[in-house]
Amino acid sequence: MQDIADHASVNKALLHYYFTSKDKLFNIVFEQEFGNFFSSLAQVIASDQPLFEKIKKVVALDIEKLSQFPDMPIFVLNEVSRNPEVILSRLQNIPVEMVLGLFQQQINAEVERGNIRPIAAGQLLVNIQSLCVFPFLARPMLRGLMKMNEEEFKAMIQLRKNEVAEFIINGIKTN
Amino acid sequence: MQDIADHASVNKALLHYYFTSKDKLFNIVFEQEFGNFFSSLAQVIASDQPLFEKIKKVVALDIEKLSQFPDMPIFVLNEVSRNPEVILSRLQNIPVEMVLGLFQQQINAEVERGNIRPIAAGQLLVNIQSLCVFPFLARPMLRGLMKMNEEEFKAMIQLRKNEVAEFIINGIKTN
DNA sequence: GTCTATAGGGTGATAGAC
DNA sequence: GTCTATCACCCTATAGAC
Repeated sequence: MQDIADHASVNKALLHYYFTSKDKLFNIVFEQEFGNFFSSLAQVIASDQPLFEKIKKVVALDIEKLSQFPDMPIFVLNEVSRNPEVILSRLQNIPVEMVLGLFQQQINAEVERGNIRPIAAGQLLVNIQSLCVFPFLARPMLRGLMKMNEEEFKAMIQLRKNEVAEFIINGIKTN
Repeated sequence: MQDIADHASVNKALLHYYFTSKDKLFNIVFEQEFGNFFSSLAQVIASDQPLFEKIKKVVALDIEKLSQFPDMPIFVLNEVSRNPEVILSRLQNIPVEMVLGLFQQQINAEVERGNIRPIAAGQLLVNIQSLCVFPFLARPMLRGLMKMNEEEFKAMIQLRKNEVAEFIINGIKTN
């Protein structure tokens, strides 16, 4: 609260005047940060597009949003791991099973056409999110290991934007 | 310190008797958790094996170690993001440039033979680590979203152990 | 609305009895 | 070695002046 007050150039007491408690302030920030991230993702995945187009769109959407808020993933995952129950209640609205079911149908159709190898929808989505989100989670470590400044990190991410979708599509394509 | 003392069924004072300060205790735990993880990884990557074999070995090593300490990634990344300088000093020993350089040579050789598409060594390593580490980082969220218990999560990881290496190799192979 | 002052509770660390 | 008691500090939250 002190840090936030300092950054806002106001007094700690004023934060409590506006937000009542640290907990309520946190929830407001969390909702904003986390926000409709999942919804917009689910929307693309459930949409009516060819599989490869869909993968490209999800990757582009992911990297675009994450580039705007590079610290969001570690903030969110951290909070979820510290307090799983609270978060889960927020996710009840998202029809995960339905979205996964639809996506699996689309995958199965492509498999039958001989275009891709069989894969579970959940595994493919985890793969996509892994490749998009992990670099942001590991940003401080990557920057340290590869001696990158913020500019170079952003450049690497932009390179990935182009490469990751191709990597995923190749990963599931039949040879 | 209170939580640790409780778990250890001893008094807080005793922790200070043995570890002097919270900071020193933390460092000991961190070194143990983090430990030779990077070293053993670098060893495999710098080793003298065919590229595809190497990828399979790294994935197997990763998932094996992470399965033993599923909370390690979020703990480590969290600490690195809170305090990058401290961690970086620990990683000075690892000859990142050399390992990356060797790996890039091996990749380039396979590209010239027409076996794989061109890719930067760093990007490939990030891809591998993404696919291996992210599911553990997102474990609480995945468990919530996909309504998995710990057993089902472990089963999913075991499935990935077999699939991720193939996914990566297909991702870089020429068609 | 915005501030200062302070209550109330928790935390890291130490002193000192046993 | 292991404990209790306690100090000094910091943090959330509130009371009350302006």
